[in-house]
Amino acid sequence: MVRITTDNFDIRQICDSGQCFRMEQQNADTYSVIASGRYLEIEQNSDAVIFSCGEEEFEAFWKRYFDLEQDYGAYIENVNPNDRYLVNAIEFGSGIRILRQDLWEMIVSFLISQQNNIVRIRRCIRNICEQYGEERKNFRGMRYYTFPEPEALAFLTEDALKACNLGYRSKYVVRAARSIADGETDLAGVRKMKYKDAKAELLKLYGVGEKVADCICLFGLHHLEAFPVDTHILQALEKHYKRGFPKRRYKGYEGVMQQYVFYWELRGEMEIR
DNA sequence: CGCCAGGGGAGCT
DNA sequence: AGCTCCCCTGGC
Repeated sequence: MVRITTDNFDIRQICDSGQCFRMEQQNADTYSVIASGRYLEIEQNSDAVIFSCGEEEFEAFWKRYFDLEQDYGAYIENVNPNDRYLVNAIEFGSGIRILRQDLWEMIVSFLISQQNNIVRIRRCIRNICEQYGEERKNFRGMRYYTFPEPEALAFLTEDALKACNLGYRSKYVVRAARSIADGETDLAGVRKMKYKDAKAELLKLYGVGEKVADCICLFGLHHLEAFPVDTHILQALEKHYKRGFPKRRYKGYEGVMQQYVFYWELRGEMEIR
């Protein structure tokens, strides 16, 4: 187990911010997550966080996964104090982090996300993992499933994925898997690209549009300048930023600000009321 | 049963 | 850039 104390880290907020579909609440203060074949439990009491892994695995993987090397306080301090909306949004979601998730998993996750709600997205991903992922046992002896590689999905029919509740998005996922398995799309190459090039490459995938490409860039490539605009963000922009979001001020980490706004729009107003 | 929205996208003009 | 139509479930 690894114990740390940290600012600007709230596992509940991270879980609820809708960037990761394989994190779930176990108990009042405990969450679990599956990433890159690993299983982890996280327990948090205010600024004290306990990770179920050993020191070695924490340093080698989870520390980076949760972006703990980055000081989010620096992002927050630079917020325009006159921007009351953003100040409020950040106050509400100050423990959010942009996770460093797997590129392929993000491609599939956000292909599925279109015209879909978070509960169902989670179920779709779970179905895919249980059907086509690898079964493993966690430290409690309970089984969990890894996210299948592109090769594992490339041979599937659309109907096979429809059985996983993907609906019409099945063909997007199958085509993406084939494109990658065939070598038509080179993920290793995409990982080396700058934001704009990576986004352009992702847009070539059938079913990937502006919003989905930006989500993949933000969560799967950690391009913090990606600023995904979905219906919630669009509404917020129309309401609070009629002259456009001040991307200049937050240049290079617009995506972090986007997450604060998104989380506020998704969870904030409801919770306050 | 019908209706419609849920973190869009493709294919037009 | 803007418009229309499209895809599939789940909730009402």
